Amino acid sequence: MATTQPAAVDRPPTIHDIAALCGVAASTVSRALSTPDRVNIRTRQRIEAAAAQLNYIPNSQAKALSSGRTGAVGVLVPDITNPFYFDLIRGTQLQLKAAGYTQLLVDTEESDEVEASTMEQLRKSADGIVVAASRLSDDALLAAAAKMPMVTVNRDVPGVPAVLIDTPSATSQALDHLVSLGHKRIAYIAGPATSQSSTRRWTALSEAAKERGVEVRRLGPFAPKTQSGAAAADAAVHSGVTACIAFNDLIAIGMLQRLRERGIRVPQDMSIVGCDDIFGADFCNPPLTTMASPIEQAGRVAVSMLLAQLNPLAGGGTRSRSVMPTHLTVRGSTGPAPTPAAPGLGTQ
Amino acid sequence: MATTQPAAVDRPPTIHDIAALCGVAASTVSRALSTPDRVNIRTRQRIEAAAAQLNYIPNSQAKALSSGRTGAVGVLVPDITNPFYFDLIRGTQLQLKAAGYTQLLVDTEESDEVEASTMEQLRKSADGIVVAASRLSDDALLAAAAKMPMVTVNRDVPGVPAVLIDTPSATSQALDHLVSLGHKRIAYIAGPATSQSSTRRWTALSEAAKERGVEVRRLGPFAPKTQSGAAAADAAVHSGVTACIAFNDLIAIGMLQRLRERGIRVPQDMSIVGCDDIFGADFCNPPLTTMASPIEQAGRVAVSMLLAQLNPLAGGGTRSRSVMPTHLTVRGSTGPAPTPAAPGLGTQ
DNA sequence: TCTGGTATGACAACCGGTTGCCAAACTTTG
DNA sequence: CAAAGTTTGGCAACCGGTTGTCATACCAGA
Repeated sequence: MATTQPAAVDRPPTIHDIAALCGVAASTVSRALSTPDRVNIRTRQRIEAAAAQLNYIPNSQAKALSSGRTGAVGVLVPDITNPFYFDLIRGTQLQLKAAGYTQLLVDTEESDEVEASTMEQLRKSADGIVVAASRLSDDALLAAAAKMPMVTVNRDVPGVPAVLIDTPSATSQALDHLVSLGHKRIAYIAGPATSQSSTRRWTALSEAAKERGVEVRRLGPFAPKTQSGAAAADAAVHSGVTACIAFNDLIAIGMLQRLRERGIRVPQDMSIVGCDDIFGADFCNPPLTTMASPIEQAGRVAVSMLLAQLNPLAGGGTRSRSVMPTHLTVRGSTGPAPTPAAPGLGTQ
Repeated sequence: MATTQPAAVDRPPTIHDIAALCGVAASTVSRALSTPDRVNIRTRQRIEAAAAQLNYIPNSQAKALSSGRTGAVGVLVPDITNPFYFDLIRGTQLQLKAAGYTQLLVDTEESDEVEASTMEQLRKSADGIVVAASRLSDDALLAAAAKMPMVTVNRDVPGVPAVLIDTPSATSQALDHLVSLGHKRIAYIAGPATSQSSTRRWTALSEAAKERGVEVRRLGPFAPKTQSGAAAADAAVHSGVTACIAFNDLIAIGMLQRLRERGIRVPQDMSIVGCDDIFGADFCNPPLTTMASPIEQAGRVAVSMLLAQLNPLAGGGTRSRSVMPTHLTVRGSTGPAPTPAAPGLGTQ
């Protein structure tokens, strides 16, 4: 009769069961488990043994309620089915799990309203949030960040910690690549009007174009989906450019499909550059030249920054801004500019 | 001085704030909000007005603690980055949100241990779980289902409610398609050994093959990733078959890439059929013939079944099994069998 | 041996709701 | 008009932990 087996009731064990088993107070059990130094090592070991024996699992709800911390982090993405976010999500998930946090993933459906209401909701049930490609205004985002710890991804608002993917500089690399292939008339296929990264990229691109003395025009905006690629392709053909830099790979892949349908050869008649190097960019037809960056790592960094904000323990200042490098991955969708006499472009 | 503004403290409002504002007890507020019939309509309206004025949001942690229900549902997938799950996740997310539930998405990393520990963890923080393509044994799954409401996807265990995707019948359609194209020697590229759907599909396929008098051999197992496609392609070529039915599109796409590298033409030298019709299947090179099914709908159905289980209110018996239809989508990766004299296959 | 300091563990309040029970108030009925 | 029934709302316990406060016990130093 060494152990006073509490009849193994169906209900999962609580600290009170452990306390009863060890003959100590529940608070002592709580301390033994969360503030080990605060308790005699022998008592602690007894408690730990009892906890193991009962297969004790702390109730996160109760812990959250009393301590104020939920152990959960919200991750908001505009569209779960966009492959770009897969790697990001995987990165956040890995890093969160490693730190013992739970990930609350929400698809905000590209809607600022859903995004705002989700944040309000999460304010109680999460310790912080990672917001990818927010559709909110700067002010709204700043206000939300004041209410709960937040890290944005691909959204630069002063005062809000952010992980930025350096697509503007990659865009310049893409331009150089196209220029070196002889392209003179180039289009930027813009993303959603509310996308800040599209705007930033266009700014960088038009400046770089000016320096290099080539003409870059902006087409769009287009929704970041493959379906939008058809309209983008038609617009590009109509505008008489010989190369396009697309907002993202989804649009670029959609363009490839449309151009193929129309009998316009890529890259002979038209070169296409995508962005993000998503799943599929390497096996579409032709394989897509695109701007790649370590997205999974971006997710991990975002979480690290958030957790540093949540647990401002030792260590120096919290980074409030992190820029992920980007590079151009050249594949089959870009090639030499067609010679002026070349047939095929529907322009006059 | 109509309202006694409680100085708008920083802390978010609780039912006690509302109670004070209305001059009633906290319990009355609780009832007014959750059991409206239990409270006088005038009182209720006053409370509702006060709640709106204070912008009250109930604390889900506290609610969960006292009521025992968390309002959250766990969704377990083996690999978030597998595009197959995107649509599933989106389906569950939509249906859950519509019902006012929160989705807890977890990537179990194709590991039965992670899966089991996640379930244990979720037992406290979720009301139920949806488990896609479980890697657990039947017994373990059954035991877990006894402890918390569960619906599986693509996993058939007696006693556990499930949404099944009818790939076995689609596999027969695929076989018919290949047979009608003249293929006689066909390979099934198997998925992970622990995948029940791979096993079920193989069973259906070998039976159908017997009926039709064609030879189908099994190759594998292979991990469900594009990288595995190379080995699968090599094995298929070596085995001398003229057509392959792959466990899923990831493997199939990987095979397409490898065959291209090796100069083996698809579909002239080898036909390939995938499964799932994932993102990318339509734009790979050549576009993939594949078995398609309404995955998003599968996610919705799974959630509906789970919620019916959680709230066994009115309405007839809870469905415990739902089969999603599947059909073959023919694209460019399948074609007539090569004539016996045709060159190209590295077999003797 | 007495005093001050530290280690240890118990008590109880608290987090923000839910819910069983009961009493007051109101309504209906004989 | 009184008795019985029905609303309505308050009290308090409870969910499962956390944490501030305090008493006891143990230790070393004087």
